[in-house]
Amino acid sequence: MTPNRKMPPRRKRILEFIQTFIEDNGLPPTVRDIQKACEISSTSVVDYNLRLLDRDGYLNRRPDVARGIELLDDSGQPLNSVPKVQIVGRIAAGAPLPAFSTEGNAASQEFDTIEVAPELPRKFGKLYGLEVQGLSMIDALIDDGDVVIIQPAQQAENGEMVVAWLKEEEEATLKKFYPEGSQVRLQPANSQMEPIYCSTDNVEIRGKVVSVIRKF
Amino acid sequence: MTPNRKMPPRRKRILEFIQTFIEDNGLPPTVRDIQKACEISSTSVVDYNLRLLDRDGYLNRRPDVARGIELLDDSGQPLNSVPKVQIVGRIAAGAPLPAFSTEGNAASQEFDTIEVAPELPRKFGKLYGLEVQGLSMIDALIDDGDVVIIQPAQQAENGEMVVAWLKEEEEATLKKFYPEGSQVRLQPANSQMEPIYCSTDNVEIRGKVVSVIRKF
DNA sequence: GTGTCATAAGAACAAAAGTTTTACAGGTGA
DNA sequence: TCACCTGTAAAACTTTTGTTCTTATGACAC
Repeated sequence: MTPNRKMPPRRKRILEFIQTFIEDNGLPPTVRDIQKACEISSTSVVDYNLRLLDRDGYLNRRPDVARGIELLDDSGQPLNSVPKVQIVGRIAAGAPLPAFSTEGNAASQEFDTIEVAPELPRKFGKLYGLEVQGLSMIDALIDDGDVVIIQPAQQAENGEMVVAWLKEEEEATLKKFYPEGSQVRLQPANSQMEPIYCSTDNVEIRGKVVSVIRKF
Repeated sequence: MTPNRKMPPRRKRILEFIQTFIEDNGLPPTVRDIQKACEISSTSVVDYNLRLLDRDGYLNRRPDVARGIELLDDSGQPLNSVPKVQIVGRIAAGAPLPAFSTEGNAASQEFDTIEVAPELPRKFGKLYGLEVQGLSMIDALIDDGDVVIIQPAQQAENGEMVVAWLKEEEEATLKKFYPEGSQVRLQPANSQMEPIYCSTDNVEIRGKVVSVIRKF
């Protein structure tokens, strides 16, 4: 979705209009809606630009379907359908992390899903969810049953909340990540709790936490 | 959205199909899509039923617009646009609750908004958000900056998480609500913390918490 | 200059999709 | 029985909307 370097201004404007239109109206615009909004003299010009945006992977056009434009995210996934994130497993201190790779193929495996704000897949691309089991994450202010939304990652910036795997302890945990030389400080979200220090070698980042959702 | 008692089965089927179609395809169906899916012999019958559903407040039809069906929730609000919830203010222990009523009219007041899962407005209707300020809610496992999504309510069931206003203390708090005779027990979400007991007279329920969202 | 390519324009065409018109069957109450 | 209402039906009509055809312009290479 993020417009490439040097996308022609007209095409950029079209793309932005489509997104705004969908948000405002709950359905995609017609070619003529775009024509008027972007001050284009002919529908054929809109069609031409849409075809290029389609070719370059910014959107999908269903042929012969009125308002058949579908915006795609960075990884080519549809964007305007209801955003559901797969809950690929549970996380608990001491428990092994569920396999993120698709070892059993998706067809054979039934996943629970959770609906998230459309904003999240739009901003972060492909995501997955983990249900927190027990009170093992309570120092990160995360309760039993909360779902953490994770963006897969192998590295993290200073201060980001990450899914960290402690190799020696064989323990998964959610903490804020602070590299400090050859050591890593893992800081709970709860300021009343003490941080964990361990060697860089012993920590593996599995993903970044982009949101925590608690339902009642 | 919840179909009334005694909604004709055909109309119920149409309504359910529209919702499924939007979720699956990201845009509303045409009259003929509905016709085929619900095995109706004529488009005019679909049109007839859609007009009744419109009249009864289940949906909105934009005249002369292809796929111009818009589903409405229980309170008559649009449902298929990106669900944004207004953050009407901040909540902190000891601070007065923001005015929920529209005293200053909406036009004059700029609200922040937060995107939520489409599921929430669908299930709970009109919602608002409160941003938690400071660590006053930490015993409910809620951090500074978290947003709680609230369904307005004056009463609550046993065990529900509520926004409670303690009159004497002039204090707002998020707790689980347990009426116990003439007393009320307000239990933090964090099992390591102690509950608060106070008299029924001193507690005012302002709303129920339906979700907590934490972003990074 | 000449050819090519990306972009834009105007007009017309064809398919999709909303709307209307007329008709009919079953039930209800005067 | 008759008017009346709800629900269904078939076909035709009109508007909306996707698509195509032809032409034009400026940039660039040869």
